Amino acid sequence: MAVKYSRQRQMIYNFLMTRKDHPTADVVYRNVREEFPNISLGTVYRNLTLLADMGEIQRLQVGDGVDHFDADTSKHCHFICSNCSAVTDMQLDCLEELLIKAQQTFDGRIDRQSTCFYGVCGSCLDKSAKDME
Amino acid sequence: MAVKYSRQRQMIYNFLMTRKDHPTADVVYRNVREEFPNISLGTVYRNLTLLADMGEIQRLQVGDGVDHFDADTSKHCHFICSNCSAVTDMQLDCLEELLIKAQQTFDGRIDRQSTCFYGVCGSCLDKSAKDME
DNA sequence: ATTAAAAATAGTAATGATTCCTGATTTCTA
DNA sequence: TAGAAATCAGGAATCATTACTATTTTTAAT
Repeated sequence: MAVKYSRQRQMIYNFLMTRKDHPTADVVYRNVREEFPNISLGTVYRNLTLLADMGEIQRLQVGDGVDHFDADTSKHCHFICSNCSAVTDMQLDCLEELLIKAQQTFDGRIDRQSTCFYGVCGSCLDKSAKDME
Repeated sequence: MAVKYSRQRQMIYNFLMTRKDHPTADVVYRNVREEFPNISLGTVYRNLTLLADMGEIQRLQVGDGVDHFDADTSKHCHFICSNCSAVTDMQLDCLEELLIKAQQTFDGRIDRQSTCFYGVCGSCLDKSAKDME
């Protein structure tokens, strides 16, 4: 089961590289379909899964019941706005430290870590402040 | 829409209190049904959601596509074994600190935080070591 | 205790994200 | 350039969860 090139996969990956908003499979599908009108949703799912397994992209499960995908594979965490549902990146320099601390008091092997923050994002706070006026 | 007592909800909550393994709705259903043979799965879901909304229990989304439920509502994080899928508690004293650090460089309001560690748990490591012999 | 409105239930249908299946097409090695 | 292997499109199937509805429970006021 060697991986062969496919135009569809290339397109999916290219699209994901242009986005910083962690789109879902369905969003990828709808966008890629504009240039590739008869790509199927199954193909999008299969390739996103394949790319994630190869470590080319990251699959995010932020707790909204839908998978999100991220071309940025570096270690970082995410913020999910309870109001607008946007998923944004958060850089925290102490993630590595957290992993080390966790490993110290745990007798299994820790491979990776995932942290999400939940709340209301800046722009939603601004909007609701404006509505108050 | 005042909340009224129900035997079913009481049972679901009681069951959840006896467990530390973060069962799914289906596991709750199968267990509660032993004493309450014709409770319906919908009732289990509705009450788990209600209890979570009231803050009596915690709903966990650890990234396996299924919701888990926890009667322990204190701030703690979780470890998910990639081998046996068990979800276990992890106590980390620096979670509060992490939240404060995150808030410092973020312009929205952070309400809560969720951290999961992934890897192979102690007992699965032991088992695979034994299989090697 | 009785009653009646409000809430909850059981059972089932519907939804929505994701995976699986199949025959046709594409990729790539020899 | 041929043929094996991988991938595809399209659609069906799956699985967790939610929605719907007629019936039963709860509870507060009589």
